[in-house]
Amino acid sequence: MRLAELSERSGVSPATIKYYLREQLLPPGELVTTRRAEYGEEHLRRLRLVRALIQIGRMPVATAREVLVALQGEGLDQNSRLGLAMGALPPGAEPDPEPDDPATELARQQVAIMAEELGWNPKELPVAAHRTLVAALATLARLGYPYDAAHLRPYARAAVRIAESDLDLLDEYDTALEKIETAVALTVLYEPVLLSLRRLAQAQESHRRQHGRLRPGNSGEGAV
Amino acid sequence: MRLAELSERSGVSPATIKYYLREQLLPPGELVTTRRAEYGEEHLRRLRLVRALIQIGRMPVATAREVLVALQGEGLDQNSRLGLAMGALPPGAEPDPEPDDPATELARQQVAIMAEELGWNPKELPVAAHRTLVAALATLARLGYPYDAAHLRPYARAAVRIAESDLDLLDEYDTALEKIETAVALTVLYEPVLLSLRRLAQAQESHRRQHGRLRPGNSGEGAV
DNA sequence: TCAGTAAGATAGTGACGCTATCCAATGAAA
DNA sequence: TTTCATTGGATAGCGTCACTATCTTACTGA
Repeated sequence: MRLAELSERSGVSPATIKYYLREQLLPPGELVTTRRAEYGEEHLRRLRLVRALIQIGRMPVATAREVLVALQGEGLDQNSRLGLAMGALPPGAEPDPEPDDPATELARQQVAIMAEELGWNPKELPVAAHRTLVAALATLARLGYPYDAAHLRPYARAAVRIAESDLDLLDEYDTALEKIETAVALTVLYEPVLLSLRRLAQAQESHRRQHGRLRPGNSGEGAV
Repeated sequence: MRLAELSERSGVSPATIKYYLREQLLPPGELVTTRRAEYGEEHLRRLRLVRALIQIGRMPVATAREVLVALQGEGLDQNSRLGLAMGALPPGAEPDPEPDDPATELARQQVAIMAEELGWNPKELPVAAHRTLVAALATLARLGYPYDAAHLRPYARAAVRIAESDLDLLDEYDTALEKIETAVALTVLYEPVLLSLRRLAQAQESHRRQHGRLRPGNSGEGAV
């Protein structure tokens, strides 16, 4: 496959593909001659992943490169590479990292309490996500929205459900080599899905509460 | 309060505050003389909201302005304004709107099926979130990750739980006038919290499945 | 009175994702 | 064999956007 065909099949302009090649988001095509390169299906797959990371995941190009490097994983086993790649994914927006203030310290404590309650092993928690969570909670507190571990609990429970679905979903794609790419892609691609669903559900719930309607097809309040 | 004090108390640089005033993200201070303006607590609150929208929510300035305008709500009742403001919030990243292709049509159908299952009233669904959801699912399909309403179900259920928590949380802040601002702020500020929690839960669940460990305090597999 | 400071206007900066242009090598058609 | 559009690759430029630096003018307070 030539660059032009890669462009057509992916819907990405040739100029942009060249840019990605330059930025090493795509491995170079196999050079047939000095001025002719051949691209394969794996380039197409990779290109789609790159677009997902950048367009859907709003990830800076440099970060996307880190994720992709982790994906290659230089002589690591599959699980390590998966962990590495997932760890490189930036979870949501991070405000400029504040120095350790009281708000941050409090956030760390509440997260620890929550993790304890859920039986989460602190050693198995990805540091990037943990850091983001603490930062987000600290921001919350600084803006005057107090919270504690109890507030977090329902969200954490929902997150557990979601993670179970994520891994169930992943089990459907067990082509080994592609599995890690798929994990990364699905994690990123389902984010807007999740957030949209939350908005829709908020609207429904808001209507429901205003009009005192019973929730249909649901077997009770917080029987988590 | 002078601009300088507003800057100190918010941690936002005077230049940036001036920029926000120019962009009408902040209402102008009360002009004491031609060259002296006075700012109040509501400016501080508003400024913090703006920072949350822009920094945490990664919202473009223009979009933030729309949200804020909806917030003011020109002679509408509280619920209408809340709906308007929430509707103006962009839920996640939207890829450039594709023309109606098969993928989009399929997505619309599956969302309709899901909404039906959940007993959601289509008329009460915010259009922006719905559009984003459909677009995200269409992208998913285009990238080669098939899905159907059944795949969506657990995510939608989780979203319902989350929305319930959101509204419970909101009930704690019933200062009427501030309520809408709070709703907007919490919706945006909890997004990184949610996404981080998902990552943490994914890591835990992944470990759990690899090591055949039992999930603590949970009553079974995918009893969806 | 007069230095210092404040508000407002305007132009500039830096980062970033992408694009337009140029060049030399290539390879299919004539 | 000759021709010429096409390709890959290098370089420089563009457009957007959030923010910032500077300048002007008016006011304050010692």
